[in-house]
Amino acid sequence: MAHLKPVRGTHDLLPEDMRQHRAVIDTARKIVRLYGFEEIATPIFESTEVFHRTLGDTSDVVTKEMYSFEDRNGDFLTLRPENTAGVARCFISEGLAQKVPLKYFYAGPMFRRERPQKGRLRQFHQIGIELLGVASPAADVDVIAAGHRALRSLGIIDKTVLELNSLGDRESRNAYRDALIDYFTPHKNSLSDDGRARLQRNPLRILDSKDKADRELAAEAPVLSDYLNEGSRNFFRNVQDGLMRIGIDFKINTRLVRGLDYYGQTTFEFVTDALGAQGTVLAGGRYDGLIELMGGAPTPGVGWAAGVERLAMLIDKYKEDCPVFAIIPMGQKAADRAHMLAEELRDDGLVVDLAYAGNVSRRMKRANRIGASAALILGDEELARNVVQIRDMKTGNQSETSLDAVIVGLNQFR
RNA sequence: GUGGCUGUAGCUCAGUUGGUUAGAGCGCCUGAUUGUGGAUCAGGAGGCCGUGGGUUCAAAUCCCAUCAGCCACCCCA
Repeated sequence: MAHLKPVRGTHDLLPEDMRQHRAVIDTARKIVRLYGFEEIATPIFESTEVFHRTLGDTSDVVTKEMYSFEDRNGDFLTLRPENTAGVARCFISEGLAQKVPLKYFYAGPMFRRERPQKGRLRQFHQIGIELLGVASPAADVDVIAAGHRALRSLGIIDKTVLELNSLGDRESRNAYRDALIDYFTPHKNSLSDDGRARLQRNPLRILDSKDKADRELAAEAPVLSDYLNEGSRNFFRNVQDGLMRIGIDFKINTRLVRGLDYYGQTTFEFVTDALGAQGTVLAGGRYDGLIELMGGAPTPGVGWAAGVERLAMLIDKYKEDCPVFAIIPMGQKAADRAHMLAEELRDDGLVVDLAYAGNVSRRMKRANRIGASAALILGDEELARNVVQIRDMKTGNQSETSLDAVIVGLNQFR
């Protein structure tokens, strides 16, 4: 067992990391609650087909990034690479069609077998929201607004740009797809290997290729917005108007094509340039056909997901705001009494760290290290007089307080 | 999955054309201070030099493989 290291692409979240992590999740949960979203949790693994049928057989996530395994009874299971499919499955399983519209928030680990990089892990964490059962563009606007406000509340909205696009409805998308194939096929031999493969599988993806030749060709390619039918065009117009009405800036990016097949109509991404190649921080869109595709009643949906690790790298250092108190007993009798005192203070909701061992100097050091606001020094000598020393760790001022009135004495630190 | 860069103490990093006992700063521990933290001073602990093989009298140093991290691609949160 020498050289134990975490599995490639996974990592431990120590308290310092976890504070950042939790700040992201707690803030987002609180903000989306303002929009009526409530937290749910779906299982971390699902039947493989839940993802196969929904994400698209050609998407990278399905073709090469899934952690799949065979259960002992022969079932094929997969660690979830994202959570929208799981929520959709839950919607069907639990018969929730009766209860639309539904607004859900989730937070938890996701798994993709990619080559790790900063901001790209094999086990990572996402938060996200899904709004099910509302076909109106008002839902898109509300969902985007919730994401926007969450980023604002995290203090990073200025580091991001909202990019917006419409893929149109299925009819528009198919028409555009055909137009792209017609356009690229004569130039087939000028495309990169990758571009050629995309032409077969998903021509839309050629548009955001980074290959130089592909880009040059793509620059002249038909534009998606020209192929939107009237309904799709109006829908997109309404989303844009809605965003402008509530003061949310965005940039149209006609090349914004989501990687998962279930998206249609609105797609959006909050991107940052502060994270290198992994610039997408919160992204989503509309997926009206998904639940029907999975065998449920036709149900429209919009949502987004955000990467917790990526957000955690962008936010300011989160500071714990509740004060910590250290109790420093000296002597056996005092130690016993200190334990009681600690429990009394905890009854009152205070965070109390009890020094277990070492001389006073060591215990004071520890109190200092954990960032205690005050140290309560209780030796046998104090105990005999029924008092405790309260030392303000910031100023060094120390005063004596009756053991019966400690809580009053600590009020100044709360 | 492809290409490039990098792996030396808990952390950040030195380490000469291969040469004998591998260093520094920070952190940690002990003491100055047997009941008082931060500052200062003195001392101390801590290394399979990522791992495995090879070349050599001799490898942290050169070669090969492998693993991991980072960067770019791919893709995506």
